Amino acid sequence: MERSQIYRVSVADQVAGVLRQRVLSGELRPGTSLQEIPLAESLGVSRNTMREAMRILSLEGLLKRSIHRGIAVAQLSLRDVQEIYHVRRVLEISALEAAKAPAPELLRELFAALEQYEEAVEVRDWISAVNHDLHFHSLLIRFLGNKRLESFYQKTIGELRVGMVLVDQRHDHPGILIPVHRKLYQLLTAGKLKQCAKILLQHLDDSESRLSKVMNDHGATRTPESSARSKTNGKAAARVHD
Amino acid sequence: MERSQIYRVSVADQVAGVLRQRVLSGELRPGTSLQEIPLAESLGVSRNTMREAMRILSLEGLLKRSIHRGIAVAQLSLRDVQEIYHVRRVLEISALEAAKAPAPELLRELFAALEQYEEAVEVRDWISAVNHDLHFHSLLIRFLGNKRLESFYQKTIGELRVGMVLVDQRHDHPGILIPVHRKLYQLLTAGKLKQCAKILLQHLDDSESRLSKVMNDHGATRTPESSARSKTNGKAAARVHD
DNA sequence: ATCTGTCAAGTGTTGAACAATTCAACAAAC
DNA sequence: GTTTGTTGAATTGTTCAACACTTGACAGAT
Repeated sequence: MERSQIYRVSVADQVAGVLRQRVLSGELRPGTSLQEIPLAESLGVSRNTMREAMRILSLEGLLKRSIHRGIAVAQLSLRDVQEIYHVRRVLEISALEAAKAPAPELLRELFAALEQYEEAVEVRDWISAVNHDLHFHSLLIRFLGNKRLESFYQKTIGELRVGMVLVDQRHDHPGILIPVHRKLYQLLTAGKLKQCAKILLQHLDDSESRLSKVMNDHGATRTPESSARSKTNGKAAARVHD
Repeated sequence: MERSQIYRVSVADQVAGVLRQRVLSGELRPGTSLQEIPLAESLGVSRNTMREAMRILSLEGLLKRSIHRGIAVAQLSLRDVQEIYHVRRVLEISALEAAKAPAPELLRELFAALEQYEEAVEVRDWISAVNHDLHFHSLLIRFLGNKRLESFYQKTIGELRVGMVLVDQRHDHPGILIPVHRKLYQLLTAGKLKQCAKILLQHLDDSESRLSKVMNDHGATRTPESSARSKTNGKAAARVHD
């Protein structure tokens, strides 16, 4: 019998999925505060279910909850960006080291991602371009063959994506990153892992400083804490759990 | 000015903390199924709050939820152990590479952990010994100075600890690992990172194969999936309950 | 024995309530 | 005018009770 693909997901999980998509797509921008009752009603679920969904996303790092003050879409600080790129360096380089005997299937997927990336840039669909860019890197991680590392990487990339919706088309030009990825793919298939790692590190450093720069220009006046204001000191107000 | 941090944690978080402790301490053994209503009543909270707590722990990987079938304490498969030690290798080695200029404060803590480890072994308090052992390794991770990597490491170690409650005092002898850790500390303070990394890798491989061996002897046939399957396995699951 | 329908138990979800906390606006005091 | 209570609406945290839906086990029929 075909018992393969019967997915029974709870409503809470589905709601979490919807919200996750909205956050990652930029429909819900960082700092946006989400109220339980209106959101629950708009999706036709009960408040408890919505709370479960929000709990999921806050544990994923996409939402930040501060007690009795509400839930908001996470905002990245420069320190967060540093950390996330640190994570990327550690994991992606480790992945390259595990790619001595790359699975041909994975290489094909990498190539496909590369092509879709280029196509998206050509059509100037930059949201899609960024997606395929990140997908390319996610595929690298698969060389590790480790579910835990993969899902941690995905979660981290998710946080990064939230921050990147601020960058969007006006400030950045994803097209210029095409040659780098092509080179990475080429070196990878040629087995020149050492050199590949070098290029990859450069690429990551480049991306990080680019994003940091944009964030500095863009959000100069608004600190991550600004949404929850307290008259005496805005800093201590950042008491956050989850 | 110096106010001690005011901790405002939700009840759900506290309940999650209690359950986490029970799981990590081995009071709740892997495979034990947890029922919402009795547990909620025993802790004096509502069912919804208990569900939130369980959601937290299942996202942490300590509990495993299968829809409409209940929640049980996670069980590690051999594959899980492989993955977890893979994670440890990647992170701990990366941490060592970041320890070129080790913070003296961290070195002191490492030394303290080492001492407490030895004391615990001397008193034959092996649960405490394992804790200090793992704490020693957690301190290594702090060299990375990366909150995300640290919490991911902690989460992973947590899963491992759940599996280790099966090993416990009868099958293993933590004492013999003291010299390795002392050597690690010594090489680290001497700045011989290359050699330190080598020893660390050996140590991790050793621990992994030791745990795998014990799991093979101990739990022979059980895979994590099997508990939710058919009648025959249902018996095996029941055996774990007592 | 195998199969099938029934049934109790447990989880998933809902809706409504109440308690606790925050925040802003306003009043009172210096 | 600034600071310091005080009030009150709004929102979140938590509880409670109900119902729908699955599941696993059991009893009776084949």
